[in-house]
Amino acid sequence: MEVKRVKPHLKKNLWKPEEDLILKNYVETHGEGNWATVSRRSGLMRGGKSCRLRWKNYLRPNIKRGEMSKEEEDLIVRMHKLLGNRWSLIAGRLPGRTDNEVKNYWNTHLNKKSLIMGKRKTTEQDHKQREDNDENMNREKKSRPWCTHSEPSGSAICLRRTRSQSLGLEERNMINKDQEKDQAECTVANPWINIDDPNSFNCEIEYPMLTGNSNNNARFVFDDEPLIAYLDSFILFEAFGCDGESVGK
DNA sequence: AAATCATGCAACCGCCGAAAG
DNA sequence: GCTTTCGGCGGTTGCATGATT
Repeated sequence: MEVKRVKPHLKKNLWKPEEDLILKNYVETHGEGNWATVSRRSGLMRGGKSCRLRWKNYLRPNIKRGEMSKEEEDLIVRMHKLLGNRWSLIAGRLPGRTDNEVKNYWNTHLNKKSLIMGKRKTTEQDHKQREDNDENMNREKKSRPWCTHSEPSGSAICLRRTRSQSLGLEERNMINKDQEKDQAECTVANPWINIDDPNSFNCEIEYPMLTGNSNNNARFVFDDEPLIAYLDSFILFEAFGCDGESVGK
């Protein structure tokens, strides 16, 4: 006889104080993790994900609530310029703040602010520049299909990463050839940092020490403000790992 | 005082990668 | 090697609340 597993009807919407209390007590006695079990055993009619989110964003000890300080705001702006929408990474630099909070703060306060500050009439030249950028990006995509492009046109920072690991032989060869060509074209001012064209704010920074493997270089391409990219680039070690074996997400 | 609009934020959704079976 | 489950992430939605008309 077939036994059907019936999915319990899961609750949605805002958490009630009594639900918070149940979850808090459960996690404090059994520990974090295993969220699917938490939702079943605690008696909460919530999904595991919902429990995890509630704990992480609201109930966890040492959560800092209330207004962001000027220092926190500055850090968010700088980190966002450097990393883009990597909210969990940015939040990791702000003790007590959650990724959700940072994301919300950016979307409601800072994003608005930057739009106002950057507001000016779009000129013909801007349109031309944007078209050129799009064209270059498309060309780049065709010539380096292994690159991951996450940059929307006009974003403050563009971050690409090449990684030959887990790729086919043909792709690996393509990368090696391409990197050789790139390196031949670069003026190397410093073994770690190649600045292609400081006037146009394009710079490439390579981190061979991330992997210790020439086939597995992580390359970051910044299309804005090389100085900030340089000063803050150390954060990338955190962002992409530096265990000498693998480059994380 | 009531209706409408704007804003902030908590929570949900869908996707992805890793681990387990 | 395939499938399933779980955790984590960023994007998005929708509700509550305050401001404005």
